[in-house]
Amino acid sequence: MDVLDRVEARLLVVDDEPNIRELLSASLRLSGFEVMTAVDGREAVQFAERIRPDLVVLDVMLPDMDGFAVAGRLRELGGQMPVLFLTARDATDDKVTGLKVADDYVTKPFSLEEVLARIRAVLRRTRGDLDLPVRLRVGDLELDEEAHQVWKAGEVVRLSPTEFKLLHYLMVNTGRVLSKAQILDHVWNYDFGGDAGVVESYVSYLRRKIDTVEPRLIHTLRGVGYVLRPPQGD
Amino acid sequence: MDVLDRVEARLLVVDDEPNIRELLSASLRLSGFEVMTAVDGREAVQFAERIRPDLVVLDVMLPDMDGFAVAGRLRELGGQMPVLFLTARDATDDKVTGLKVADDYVTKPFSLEEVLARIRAVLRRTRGDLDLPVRLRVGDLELDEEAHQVWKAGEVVRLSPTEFKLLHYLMVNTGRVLSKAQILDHVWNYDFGGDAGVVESYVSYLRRKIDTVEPRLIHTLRGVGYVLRPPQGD
DNA sequence: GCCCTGGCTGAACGTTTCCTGAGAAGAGCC
DNA sequence: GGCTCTTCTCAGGAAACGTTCAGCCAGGGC
Repeated sequence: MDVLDRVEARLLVVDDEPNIRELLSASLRLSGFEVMTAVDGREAVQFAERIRPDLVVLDVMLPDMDGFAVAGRLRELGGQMPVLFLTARDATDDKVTGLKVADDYVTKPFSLEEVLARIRAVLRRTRGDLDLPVRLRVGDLELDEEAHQVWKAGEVVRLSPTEFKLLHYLMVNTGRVLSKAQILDHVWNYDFGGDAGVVESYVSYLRRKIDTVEPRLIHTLRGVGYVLRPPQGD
Repeated sequence: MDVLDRVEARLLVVDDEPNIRELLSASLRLSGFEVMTAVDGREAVQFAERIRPDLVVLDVMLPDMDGFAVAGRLRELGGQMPVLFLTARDATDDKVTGLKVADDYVTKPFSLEEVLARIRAVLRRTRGDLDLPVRLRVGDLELDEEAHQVWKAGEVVRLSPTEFKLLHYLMVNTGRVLSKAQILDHVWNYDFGGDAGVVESYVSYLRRKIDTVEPRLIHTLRGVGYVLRPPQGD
């Protein structure tokens, strides 16, 4: 509910691949956004004109027109309508390089955590609450998104990228049980084929680094999943 | 956040190439500016009259009229409205002399760092806050933008142009992780086709020149990017 | 108490990522 | 035109990282 009432915003997701489109719209909806989808540039511009989304998630490679063109059209509609681009990781097209400079882009295959973080960042920026540093706190645990840094009881803790993403996901969902499948879906890239065993490994790594003393923050719910719980709430 | 709240200003970007227009407007917006765009001289003058931007970024080669004509018209509108010209690197001499009318100019292909630095400089000048020297400081590291000079522990350090731009970008974003892609996109020209390996090389050069002793300022976050962090923050 | 299932963790592996030195190509300067 | 400085590429080696797996442990049902 933390997330749910914080971000009420209308999004437009544009991608011609049905898988990605559904994956994104479903999980964005779950995160509390109002989501519409479009399959190509023409439709995107049409919908955008009608529904005036707060942000557009836009695949760079569309069947009818490229991301640049769509972004340009959207801009012509007036009203700030920021764009978050989706692009292939190894894109070398100069068209794409141009887009990438916009900074708000995510490369495929992405993890949902990445996309969500970006969307929130862009919305935060356009809404003007610029300066609040994005610092999550649970008990004596602190996480700074921009600095990509974590403190436990005031001490800096070094985390690998995956450890960091996992902890971030847990912290954003403090007090909510997350199944291993959910964690896998959010923290790992959507094309990850492996099994949920990795999650166990990474929870183990995390505990070793940030949860060695009482009161424990990361709790296992047998057969259900994991929760991060603030101290006294136990 | 440093940059973001320092420069709130309204810009008008005029270029007929959609790529450049989008590239510029997107990244200027990300840097905290309010941006409008125009595709030719006529539109530029129209918009400028209406919205009264604080600065106009103006391509010299426009389909309908040349940049200087546009600049003249803008001047006629009255009210100081400085112009930053964009011009091809191999512009002939008479054109370059023409640029003297301009408040400043940047040659294509540019890097975003260049454009941003110029815009800030021009705005600073026209606003009259001349005396604040633009000096960035992180630990015992100092960088003077105008003098284009760097000191480490009080000693002047000689940096190549690219090294300087890289360090500048890192310092402006102190405490924020920057991915290699981001660095590439900001410090290198937008048409640079090479890979992110250069960034590694230049970080290596920089470290050798300004970061050989503890406490280190430039940190590698494996799989994420680089950060410049002030000493005690570790 | 015993068994079964699910979870924990250490070890091992292959892979990725990064750092650095060396060198070729180019730009700018006398 | 030759010199230096700069930029970029490449490749080797080292370290960190992600993933899998197997053995062990703990909880819960019977």
